[in-house]
Amino acid sequence: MDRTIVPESGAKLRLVEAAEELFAERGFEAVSVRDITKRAGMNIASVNYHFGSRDGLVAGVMTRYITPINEERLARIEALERRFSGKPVPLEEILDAFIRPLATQVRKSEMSERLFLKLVGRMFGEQAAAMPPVVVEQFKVVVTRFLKALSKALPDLASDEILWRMHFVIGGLVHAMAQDEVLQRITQGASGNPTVEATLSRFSRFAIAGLRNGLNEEVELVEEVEDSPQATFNF
Amino acid sequence: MDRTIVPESGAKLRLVEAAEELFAERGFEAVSVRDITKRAGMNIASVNYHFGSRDGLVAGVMTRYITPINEERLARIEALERRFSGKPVPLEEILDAFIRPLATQVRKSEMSERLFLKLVGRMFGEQAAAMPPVVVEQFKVVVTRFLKALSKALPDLASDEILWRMHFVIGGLVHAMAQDEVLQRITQGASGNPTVEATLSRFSRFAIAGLRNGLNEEVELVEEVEDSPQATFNF
DNA sequence: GCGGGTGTCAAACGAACGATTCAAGGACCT
DNA sequence: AGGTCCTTGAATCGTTCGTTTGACACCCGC
Repeated sequence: MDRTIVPESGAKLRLVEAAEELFAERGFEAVSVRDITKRAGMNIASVNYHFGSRDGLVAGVMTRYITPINEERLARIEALERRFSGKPVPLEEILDAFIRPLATQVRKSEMSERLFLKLVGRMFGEQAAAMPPVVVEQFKVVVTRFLKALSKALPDLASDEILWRMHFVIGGLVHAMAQDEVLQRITQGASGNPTVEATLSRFSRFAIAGLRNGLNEEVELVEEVEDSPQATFNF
Repeated sequence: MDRTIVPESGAKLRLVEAAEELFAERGFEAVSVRDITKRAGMNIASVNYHFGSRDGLVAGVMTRYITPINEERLARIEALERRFSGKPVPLEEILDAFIRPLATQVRKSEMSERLFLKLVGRMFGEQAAAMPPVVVEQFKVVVTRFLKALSKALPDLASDEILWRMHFVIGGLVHAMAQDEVLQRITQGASGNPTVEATLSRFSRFAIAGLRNGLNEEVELVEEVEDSPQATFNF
């Protein structure tokens, strides 16, 4: 039995792909292993055989999607820091390095863009607590790295104020991705469905303005934290 | 049997309050009617007797919380429009009228601030589809009203661009409210737990900047929609 | 060609769920 | 005191859930 999280054998892959589609359509909690195995054309027992449990399959789905996104984020931010060699990286570039990997990954997916966005959005809306340890650890690295870059790009902001704003940014991102019926209604008819990249770049403009131009906190409340430590949030 | 949604009799009230606490702690889908009736000290059948079904109770919880928030929003925006009598209402005032009712309502609640924020956040993260028709209708009114005010305050923005940005704003708001473990970690130790109002005003500064200063969309893509119609999103 | 992993299958398990039933209370009015 | 309506109680319904079982087929190295 092969308990690796990211699947390689054909059977595991079929299960993960069926689960992805169903999770995206209905949400993590509304899909049973019977639904998944039925769509995959496999036996009910196959989930427990290949993944140990339903939760194991959920972890497999999450890992398969989030890992490459975070790897690309790290690669991009490192490339930027090399390019600017010690100088602060512009805010636009940092945010782009954080957001664009979502669009990159969606192109590699077999699922439609709509499903992908819904899936990733749901992961954080519903399942932030159930995230596999491997992925949580990876997020910590990403957050630490980006926080440091943002602190240099926004030297007038206290680092916990930056964390707050990144938190708001992530919320808007997740919300926009998860609730696509709403998005469809917003852009109804006119100019067809927005592409993922159009949505993300639209969001980038909004987020950059919020990050940069939001007034800083009143001075008397700013208590400079020594080293804003392993404050971590997923996504 | 009394099938009004917002409870008045003692038994209904006790059920709704128990449900609120549990939903806030664990999420809507993770709480059974047995959990609720056990905490309320009532019989299992009481939920079905008083609310018709579990979904009826969920609707009751939502209605009880969202209705007064939206009523206060409408009252505030109407007061603003009277005060500015035809002239555009400043963006800060509009956003304040939208966000502050959350803080007002939390003070009326018997629950702790933390639970309240989690509850309201979860309503939209998990249950946007299950929202009672009464509440959905109320949201339509709110959105229409605020969109009109925002269009006057931001005359350079196409109205569907405003809708997009409000969508992002709502996402950040919901995310910030729902994921309070993260917030706690962000503000760890230093200066104690943030109050609801501090969080909301911090968020306001961020959102105002994003709404106002985000660059407008490239001109060739802006296709002015005739009357941005019943585009609606909850919250 | 034969034994031991490897994978799939139908079937069933126990637990938990929302909902229902029906009898028994209890308040209130006549 | 009797009758009616509203509310609760314990018990149980039928479903669905994730998981487990044990039999059966397959393949491959010896």
